[in-house]
Order: sequence, then C-alpha cells, then structure tokens
Amino acid sequence: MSSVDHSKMDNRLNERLATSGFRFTPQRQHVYSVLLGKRDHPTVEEVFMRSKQGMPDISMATVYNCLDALVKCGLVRHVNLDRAATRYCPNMKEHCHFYCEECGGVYDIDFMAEGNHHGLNVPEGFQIKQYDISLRGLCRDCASKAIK
Amino acid sequence: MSSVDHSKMDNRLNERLATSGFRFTPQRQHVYSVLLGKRDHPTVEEVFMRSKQGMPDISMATVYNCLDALVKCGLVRHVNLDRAATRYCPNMKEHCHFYCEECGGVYDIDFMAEGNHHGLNVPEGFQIKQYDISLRGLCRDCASKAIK
DNA sequence: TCAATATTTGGAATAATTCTAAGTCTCATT
DNA sequence: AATGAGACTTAGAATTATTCCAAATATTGA
Repeated sequence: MSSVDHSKMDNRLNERLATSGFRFTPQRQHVYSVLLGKRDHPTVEEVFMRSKQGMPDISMATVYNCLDALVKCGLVRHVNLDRAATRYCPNMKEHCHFYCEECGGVYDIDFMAEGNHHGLNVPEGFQIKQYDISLRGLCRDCASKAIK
Repeated sequence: MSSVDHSKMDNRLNERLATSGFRFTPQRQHVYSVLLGKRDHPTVEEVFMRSKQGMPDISMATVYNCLDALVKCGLVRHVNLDRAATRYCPNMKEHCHFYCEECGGVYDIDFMAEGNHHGLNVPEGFQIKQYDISLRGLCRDCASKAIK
C-alpha cells in the first residue's frame, strides 16, 4: 500500500477538476500524486524530474499546464518566496511559509490559538527576520466591472 | 520644490547604506528617488525606464545592483506576487499587498486596530479571494551554524 | 461511434535575472 | 594632492524561468 490513497485522491481530483471545467487526465493525476508524495515545496523543474520517473514521456509544458490546472481548481497553492522559481505546495490547510535565507529550505508553519508568534506555531530555534502578507482578489474597479 | 525632500532623503540613504557596508553613489540615490517618486510597485524594467529619464546612461545591471543594495539596507521591500517579475516598494511601514487578479494592480493595505478584515484596512469594494503569509529568516540548523 | 474541443508534446520564443570583464569611482591613507 | 585597494558601473553575453505554437492525441458528451 502506497503512502497516498489513490482511489480517494482520484475522486477528489476528478471532482475538483470537473467543477472548474478541466478534464481528468493521467498527467494531471500523476503530477498531483508527485506533489502529494513529497511535500517539500518543489519547483516546476523538480516536479518535472520526479514526474518523469513514473511517466517518462511527460513534457515540461504539460507540467506547467497541470500545475496551473491544480492551482486553479484549488488543490495546490503556488508559493513565490524570492526572485527564484515558483514553488508548489499541496497543503491547503490554513498555514504560511517559512523561507530559510541560508539554505533556501521552505517549511510550513501552522496557525494555532496558542502559537508562540502571534498565533504562528514557529518551531523552536527558527529565527524570523521578516514577514510578508499578500492578498489576491479583485480591486474595486475590476470587481464592479465583473458584476456587469 | 520637488515632491521629495532630497537633503533629508540623502542623509537617510547615506546612513543606511553606510551601516550595511555599501557606498553612497549617484545611481543608488537616483534609483531610490525614482522609487519614492511614484509608489506604484514598479518592476525592475519599469524602474530602469524611469531612471533613464534623469540618468540616461544608467544600465540595467546597475538598477539590479541598486535595488539589491536598497533592499539589503532596509529602505525598500521586494514583493513577489505571482510568476511575473519582482516588484519593489519603498513603503517600510508595516503593511501588506493586495494584488488584483484582473488588472494586475498592486495596492498597499495598512494594518489597523479597527480594520474591517481581521485588522486589515481593506478599501471598500475590494474582494479578497486568497491570502498568503510568508516568513523569512533562518531555520534551526542554519541558525545554530551561524552562532558558531 | 463520432464530432467537438481540451490536452499533450517538443521545440522555439520570450522574459527575467545573473554573470563577466574591463573601466571608473570612492575612500582611507599617505 | 597622490596612491592603492576594493567597490561600483557598464554593456553584453549567458543562464534560467516561463510562455507560446502548431500538430498529434485524448477525453467527453451526444
């Protein structure tokens, strides 16, 4: 038995894709399972390398396409931390990311009522030097145009 | 009289550069004044174009260098919102960024005790669809190595 | 099964960022 | 004021990330 429950994952994936108007394809299934398999916030390049192990003919363009579809249907988040390549994260629980300026590692940080840093459950020994909060959505003008 | 107080700005800039081990140069001064002049979160390309108006011989590499120096000495923040180019912001007050998915505009959002969205002063009519919080610093391993 | 259309593929094209080497400037020290 | 060391700027090449494109293929609903 693998670490990921495939039938359950596929149902979830199929449903989410469908409600966003996307089709269910082996490539999207595979890329999603790759993300679930190792939750280390890989770059597109890394997802591509890992995906090729089980699906040697998959192309880079398809990996981009799959990741975009997964983000658009709410199964994956994309994370922009520095000026380097975008990273991907299949953890959709409310959480934030800690980026280590020294080693480049990315860690998930949960929110907690009793967290040690204003509700953030920052692990012992981690030093926060800076934080950023960004919101996405529609500005007033675009929101009012969207209604019409 | 220009909209920016140059003597005051130069003092501030000179001091900050010096304490971070950087030199004060006309290019850094100019790039900083360009950022202060129009606070619309420009990309490097945009900063380059604007900088050339008052300093026609400045090069792209220098703009990158200047922006990096300004970020490192704490006068400017760099903002990564989507997969597009990095943007820059000279507002060092505590605030966060709102990115409009439709028009691509970027707006500063202040924190307020009486804010309407959990302490965020989101303007009337703006629709928040998603938010991201990211922290930067040192992870446990890198922090312990840094002490030695 | 069939048609319509979404997706995949590989490669080319574009865009963002970094690197390099040579010349120039700044600053501290004479 | 001259000098030397090192930081900075410049232009362009190189690299890296991402998007675009057109043809082939796969998926879905009728």
